[in-house]
Amino acid sequence: MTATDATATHTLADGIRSAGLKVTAQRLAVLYALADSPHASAERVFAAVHAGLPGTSLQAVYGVLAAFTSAGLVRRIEPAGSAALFERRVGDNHHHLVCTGCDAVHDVDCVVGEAPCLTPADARGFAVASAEVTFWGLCPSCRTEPATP
Amino acid sequence: MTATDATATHTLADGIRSAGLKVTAQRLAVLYALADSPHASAERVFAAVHAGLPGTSLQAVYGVLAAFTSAGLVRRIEPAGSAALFERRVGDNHHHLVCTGCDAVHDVDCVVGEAPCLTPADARGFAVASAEVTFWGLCPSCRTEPATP
DNA sequence: CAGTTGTCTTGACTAATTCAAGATAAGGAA
DNA sequence: TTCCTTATCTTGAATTAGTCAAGACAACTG
Repeated sequence: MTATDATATHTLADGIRSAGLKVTAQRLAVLYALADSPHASAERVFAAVHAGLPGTSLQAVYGVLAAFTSAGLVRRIEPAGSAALFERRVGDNHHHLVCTGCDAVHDVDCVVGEAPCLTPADARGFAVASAEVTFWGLCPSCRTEPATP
Repeated sequence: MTATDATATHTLADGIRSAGLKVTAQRLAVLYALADSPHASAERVFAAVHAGLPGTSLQAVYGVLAAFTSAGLVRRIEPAGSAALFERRVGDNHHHLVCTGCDAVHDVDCVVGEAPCLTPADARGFAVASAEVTFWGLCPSCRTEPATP
C-alpha cells in the first residue's frame, strides 16, 4: 500500500467512523471494492473482498452493505431485472444509464437543468421525497457489436 | 356476466388473439385481475385468478404474465424493494409514484411537458431507448396517519 | 489492558421466480 | 363436427437473491 493509499484508507476509516460504525478490515475492503467497480452487486463486492480477505463471508458483505446503506455511506439501486447494485456516490441525486445489451451501468447527472424530475405532472396528493430515473439503452460497444454478454 | 362484461371479454379476447396468443380462461382472468388492481404482483394476480378458476396454478399466472409482457399487452415494473408488478396501461411511457409508507403505486403522466425525461444531461454515447421514472413519497393517507401497513 | 458492544461466521431459511416434463385444451383443417 | 397440431397449463423441482439467528470474535472505551 502506498502513502496515497494509506491516506485514502484513513479517509475511508474516518467516513465509516463518523457514520457511527466501527472500522473493520471487511468494511474498508467493501469501500475499496466499490471504488473499483462503482456499480457492483453484493456478489461482486464479495468476490473482490474475498480475494483480499479470504475468510470473509458473503453474509458479512450483505451486512456491511446494509449498514453502509442505512448510514448513507453507499446507495443501493435496483435496476429492473438485476440484483441490487451498490455505489459510493451518494447525496447528489444522480441517475443511471443501463445498457440493455451488457447490463453496464453509468451515472448521469440530474436530467435537464435543475431537478424537473422531482416534479411529476400530477403528484396526486403525494409528498414526493425523491425521484429515481433509469435510462435504458445501448452502450457504445453494444451499439456496434451484435451482442456482448 | 352482463352484456357490457361480455363485450369487454370479447375485446380482451381480441387483444390476446391479435397478439398472436391463444385465448384461454386463465388469460382472460389475468386481464380482469389487472383491471381490478392496476399494479398487482404475480402473487396477487394469482389470488384473484385462483378465486375464479380454482384449478389455476401460480406457474400458469407467471407464464401468462410473461407471455403478455413480451407481447406488449402488459408492462412489468419493479419498484426497488418490491416484487415485480404488472399493469395493463402500456404504450404511453407513463411513470410511477410509490408510497414509501404503504407501497401503494399510482400512475403519473410523463414528467414536465413532453419527455424531458428521455434526455439525460450526458448520454455518454448511449442510444437511449426509454426512461423510467419512479417518484418516492408519502401518499395522502400515510401523510396524516403514522403508519398504515 | 479488560470490558462492552458491535461485527463477523456459520448455517438454516424464505421469497420470488424459473425450468422441465407430461397432460390438456385452443384453433385450424378435413 | 371431429381430428390434429401446437400452444398452454399442471405438477414438481431447482435457482437466485437475500434475510434471520446464535455464537465466536474483534473494535473502541475507560
